Amino acid sequence: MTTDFTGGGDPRRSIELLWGLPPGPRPGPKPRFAVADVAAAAVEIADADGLGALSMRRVAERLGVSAMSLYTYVPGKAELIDLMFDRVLAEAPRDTVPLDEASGGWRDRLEAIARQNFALYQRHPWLLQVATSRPPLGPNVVAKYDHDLRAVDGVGLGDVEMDLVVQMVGDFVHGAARTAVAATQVAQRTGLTDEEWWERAGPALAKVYDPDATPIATRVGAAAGAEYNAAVDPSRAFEFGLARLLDGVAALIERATG
Amino acid sequence: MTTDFTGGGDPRRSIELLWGLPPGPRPGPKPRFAVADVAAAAVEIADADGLGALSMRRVAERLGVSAMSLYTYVPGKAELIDLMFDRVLAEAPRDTVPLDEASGGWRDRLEAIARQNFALYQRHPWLLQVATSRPPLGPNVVAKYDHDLRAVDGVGLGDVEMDLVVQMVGDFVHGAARTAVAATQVAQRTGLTDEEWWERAGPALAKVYDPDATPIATRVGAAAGAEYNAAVDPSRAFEFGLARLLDGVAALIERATG
DNA sequence: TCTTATCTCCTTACGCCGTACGGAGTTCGT
DNA sequence: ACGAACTCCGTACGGCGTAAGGAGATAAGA
Repeated sequence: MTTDFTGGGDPRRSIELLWGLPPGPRPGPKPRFAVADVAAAAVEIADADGLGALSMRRVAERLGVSAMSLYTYVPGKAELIDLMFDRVLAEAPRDTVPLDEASGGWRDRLEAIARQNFALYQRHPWLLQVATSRPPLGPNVVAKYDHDLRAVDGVGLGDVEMDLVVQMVGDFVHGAARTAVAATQVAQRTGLTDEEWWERAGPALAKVYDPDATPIATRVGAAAGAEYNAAVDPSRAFEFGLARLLDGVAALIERATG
Repeated sequence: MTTDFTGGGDPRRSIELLWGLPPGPRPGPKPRFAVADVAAAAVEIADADGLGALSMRRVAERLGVSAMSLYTYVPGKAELIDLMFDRVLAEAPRDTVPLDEASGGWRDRLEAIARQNFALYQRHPWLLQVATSRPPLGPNVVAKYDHDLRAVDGVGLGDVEMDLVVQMVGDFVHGAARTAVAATQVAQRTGLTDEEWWERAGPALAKVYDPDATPIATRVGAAAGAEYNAAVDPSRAFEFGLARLLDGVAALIERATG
């Protein structure tokens, strides 16, 4: 699968679209929709059938217009994906709550952030496939960055360290969500359950696989498979990784606050 | 960008392809290439121009055959990507070295693993776009799993914990590499340097962005931007995250070995 | 040696995709 | 009343993965 990219065109136009200035009175017929309606339709399609099923023609069909009409709302598909991206980020809980800690300590807050993001990826798996070089600087992207940073504000970290911690959590969550979503979707995408897959692949693999060539993989793979009742247990992997990660941050904060 | 998916077809056939049984004498003309040649050509294209530029027609052209001829080597594009995936994993250093630690402690070893993987993603950025639900169980995928596990073997962790640690490192590295690769490619992909981009987007953003609405993002973003001389510093983010992560693992091992 | 099954490789074609181009009809400022 | 600016659409181009089927080569079995 090739990933879809964001933001190819004119940056100024992209920013204006993202922040959605209300259209002044202009010549020509009134537009049938708002730009947000187009983004909403696109999100629905991507949620339901994946980014691979998202096409301009399909979005247009859902809105009841022709494909080319979309180009009066959006310069192209890349910008549409920018809008989708910013749009779904609006779903995140957005406590503008006190700067000094609201509930529990930083650890609870950072953990909550990680869980929110993990859940977001599960609601919109296509987010994982969007390559956000130069993430679309829409209102919700900024708001979410602010929201995430709040978790580690005022706990003794410098501004740059705060940014790095949030990035680290984001990177890990992205990776863990990727595994989790893959595990969820694999059966429906391939039309084969894990069991059916092994039924077919197993005998062939038995012929070529030498357990003694990679003894540790053999041992650990077997132990993990038995424990998970599957090749992976994504939610356990997420919980485990998150706990380690927070321990690492704790060590940093202890060192910083002396 | 839509991601390309691996492994849609018959599992048995996939396994056989991956492990490459030598072809016995059969009726019909001798094949012009080996399956590995096809995979090699595909990897070259993806390395050079990205996964988006990888098409069956293009691979065929590079090999000097027609597009449809490829289908005598490979059932489809998904399986070809499986082969590419397994192929590039062969590049990883593969010390079958002693099970008891070779160089330094587990921390040095695990750090080395992370760096190797980070570098691998940089050599083959398209790996980041391959959605590996049910990773292709080729010889090199297995060997790499074994290799990674060696870093944390015999340090007091249980088998399942070893698997989880390796998964966690993999998830984080994937995420960090994604950011790093995006930052590297963004200029050439969009045709705009960061500076040019800000020149165009900046004025528009200034009109809509309210610094006081998201004060922490404003403050931290400014501090980070000044420190990095850019929006992100991917290699610093990698180093920082990795250090925290290893601290977290250290805490786990201390607890385990009491 | 001849037949036949099976292989490689090819041409053609189908239904998708993003979107360039240009035309028709509508609505505003003047 | 005019003309500019707009929305919407039909058509078309060059790409994609790959289904279908044909031509020629090569092996095993008779």
